[in-house]
Amino acid sequence: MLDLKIIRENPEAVKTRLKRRGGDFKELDELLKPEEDRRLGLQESESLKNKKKKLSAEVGQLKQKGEDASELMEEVKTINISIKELDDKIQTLEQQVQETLLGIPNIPDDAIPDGADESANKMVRDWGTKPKLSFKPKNHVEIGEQLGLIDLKRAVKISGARFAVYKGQGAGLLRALINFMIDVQTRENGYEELYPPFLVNKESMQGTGQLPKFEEELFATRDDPLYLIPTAEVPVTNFHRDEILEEESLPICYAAYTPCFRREAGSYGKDTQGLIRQHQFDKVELVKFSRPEESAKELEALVENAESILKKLNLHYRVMELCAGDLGFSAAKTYDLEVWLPSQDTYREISSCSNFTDYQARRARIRSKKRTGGKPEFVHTLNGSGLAAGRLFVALLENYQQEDGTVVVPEALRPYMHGREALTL
RNA sequence: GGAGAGGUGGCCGAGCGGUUGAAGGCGCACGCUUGGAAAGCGUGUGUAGGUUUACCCCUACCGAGGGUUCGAAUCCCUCCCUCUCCGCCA
Repeated sequence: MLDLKIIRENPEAVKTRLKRRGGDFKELDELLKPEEDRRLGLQESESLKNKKKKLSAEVGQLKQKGEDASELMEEVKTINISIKELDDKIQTLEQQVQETLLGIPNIPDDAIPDGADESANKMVRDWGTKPKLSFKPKNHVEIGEQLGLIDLKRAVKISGARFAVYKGQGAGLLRALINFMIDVQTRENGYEELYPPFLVNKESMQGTGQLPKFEEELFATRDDPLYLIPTAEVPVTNFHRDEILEEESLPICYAAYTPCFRREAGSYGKDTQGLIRQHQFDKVELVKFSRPEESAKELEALVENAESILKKLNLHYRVMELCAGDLGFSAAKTYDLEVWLPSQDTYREISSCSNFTDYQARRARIRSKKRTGGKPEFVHTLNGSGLAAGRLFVALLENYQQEDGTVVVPEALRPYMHGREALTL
């Protein structure tokens, strides 16, 4: 959520910066009039309440003295009618303003590239080299099914399209990846592990920006007001919702493994084969709460923490800085990590690391108080995948496949697989 | 799910329907005191909104939302949460 005061003071400047995302953002103009009316009404209502308070106190005094106060009581009754009317009006206006405000995305960082879509994203760096395969690479579905690591047909039977069953060594590999990632992030990169609920309430979804605008992306439960999380970002960021944090405790860094549930509405026909785009996938998420002045630096560190997994597994990847038009709703700046997939002869997103500045913090009311005093200020929130386990599984199968159909297990992972060196029949 | 108890400021804990944003204590901050520290003494210490150059001032908030009343932390209703006991269950 953007700061209403800033919009009020300079709507055109805000609009200009938002327009880099694409779109006209004329809802900013629609905001101004009701907000103005709301404030005028509020002033009137407050002065009436002040009068009412004083009169009521007088009534009390008169009654104590045993005098007649009926005239004053009548007056207050009349005032109450006006107050009620005004407050009803104010409430309607406020709802209108809030609703509009919740539908406006974050302002892109001024320094990120212009552009309408991913074609304008900028490569920041790359790491490693493409594996030299002396044979035609198979894709992860072929490899996985031949080795009996995954069963997609039976997943369709028990759940439907975009679901997978991992089995045998495949299931073991997936679990190994999750444990490996959590260990690296908690032991080497300074994150504290959190294991949160996978079902959350509406307030949490609103806090991180999934609601109200993206309800169709979420799985909801039928009999309870709960949603399945699309990412651990939701429960972990909301961990500190409605809190005032100690400034010295910042940055707070959490790593959390959770499955993620996404309806993928509107992505029909996209990545329909294999494990790339699933309704359910596993991910280790990194979340940070930072001082505003340090969030830019923290984002760089977060990206490096995510990269460290790929480096340890010796997987070739590149780091992309997203352009304004490709940015997610709540983000001000985002780096994507894209891993090399031999079968597709291309790079695929395996992590997305963003600085949300104060946008989520304002929605979720996460503040920090300076030791030196003064008003609490909104912290900056950041998060990134560290990494998506399903896509990492894909990358491993494809990059480590051998001509004989087996898959070599990278050394860093072997301790997590009882020393196994290869996935075989 | 059933029965009972309870939800007040960073924490503990008072609070006959009338000046209580809320006693008291702890904690914290600053000052005095001290060779230094502790103790002691003094002062201060919630959040949001409005207004303002600023100080001030005003409004709201005692789990949430409604209601009664001239006036509600205090009374009534609904919901949420916590605790205890019973039931059920991994």
